[in-house]
Amino acid sequence: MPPVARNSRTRILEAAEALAREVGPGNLSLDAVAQRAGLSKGGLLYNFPTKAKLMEALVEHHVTRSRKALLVSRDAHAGKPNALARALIDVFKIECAEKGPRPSGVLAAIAENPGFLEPVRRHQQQMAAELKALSDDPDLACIVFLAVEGLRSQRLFEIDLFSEAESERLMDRLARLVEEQRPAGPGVTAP
Amino acid sequence: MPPVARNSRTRILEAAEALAREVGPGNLSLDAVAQRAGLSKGGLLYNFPTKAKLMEALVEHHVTRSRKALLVSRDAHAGKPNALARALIDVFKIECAEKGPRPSGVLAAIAENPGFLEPVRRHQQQMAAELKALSDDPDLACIVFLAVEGLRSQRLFEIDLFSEAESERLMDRLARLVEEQRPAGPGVTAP
DNA sequence: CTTACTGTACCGGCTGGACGGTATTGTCAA
DNA sequence: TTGACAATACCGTCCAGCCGGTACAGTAAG
Repeated sequence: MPPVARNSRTRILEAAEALAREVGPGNLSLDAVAQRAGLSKGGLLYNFPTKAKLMEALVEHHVTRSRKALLVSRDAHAGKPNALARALIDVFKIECAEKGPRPSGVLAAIAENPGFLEPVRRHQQQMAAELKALSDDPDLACIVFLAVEGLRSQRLFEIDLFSEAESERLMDRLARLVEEQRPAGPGVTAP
Repeated sequence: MPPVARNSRTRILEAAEALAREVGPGNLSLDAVAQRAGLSKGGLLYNFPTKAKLMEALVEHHVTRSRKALLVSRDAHAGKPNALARALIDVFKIECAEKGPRPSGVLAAIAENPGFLEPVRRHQQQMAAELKALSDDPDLACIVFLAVEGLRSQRLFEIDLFSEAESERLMDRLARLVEEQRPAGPGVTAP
């Protein structure tokens, strides 16, 4: 059997991800990726004809992954108000619990050229639009989004400001904010 | 007069910052920085004996800058509850309005080695500690912090999800959340 | 002369990527 | 069934160019 372990592309993507973490996002070299993925540089360049394409794929991979998880979770909350905001919270909780490696592949892409963030931009734009459209209190929903994004960036940069327990507590608090859903009336405090 | 425009270090830092934005955070080369800063490579390496030192300085520069602004703003809010959280909001508003360039120097440092984020880590840890200590509702304060950090990361990655007006509105909403400051009474939680 | 700094020249090493080759699998007419 | 041809997936080598860093010579001020 030739050393084809069921999908070179995936193996390459994973190797790149792991390597970016090890050598630093800006020091990712094709040689190293090829070696790590268990194929030759020629083989790598067959799958991704240029480094830019690899980076692109790295970002796209990450976006589709997290988007899929998000949509599943949203559907689980279907019917409730602010389903998407709740899903945002849930998915982050799950990601945290998984202790899955931080997506430093994305950092590698940014290092090469911040323009590679375009898919992320699009995805977030879409989410923000839905968030605003389907919420009784769009601003609050956005704040939830931003807070989750804040925690996410902490994770991305490996700044562990909050313990896992704390993060979870904060997420719960966010969830409570969303559920209470006071219709943005100023001044009135106690329900 | 030799082309010493009053402080080579600063000129170098600014040149590096600007270049990182232009060529991508991971493609910052010493030659280019030197040229841009208007001196020779030898001169550059006299001021920063190694690229790592330059990156370090880039991060430190950024941290001290934003920290200074933050402390000033906090003192302006002195006395009020949650002074720091309010300061966080204000400073971000100001940064936004300034339209100052995004700190891609920091991205360059990360590209080289995420470990360079240590000063950022320390700074944020300190802020989080104060935030928790001096607030009647620490969790809410942390959420404010995270939301601001979320917007900040949007800016860092040049993902302009929210217009300036929207950002400001969201910040105001955050400020209102802080002011209302319901003392986190868990009494009414209805599970 | 010393201090503080700038400028030039250069080197070894690594990098992206082009290229030609090869083994395996697929397709299809005879 | 077979033989001809082509597509797929991959390998190994080579190279021009760039990068960080060193070495060293210069210069202006005190």
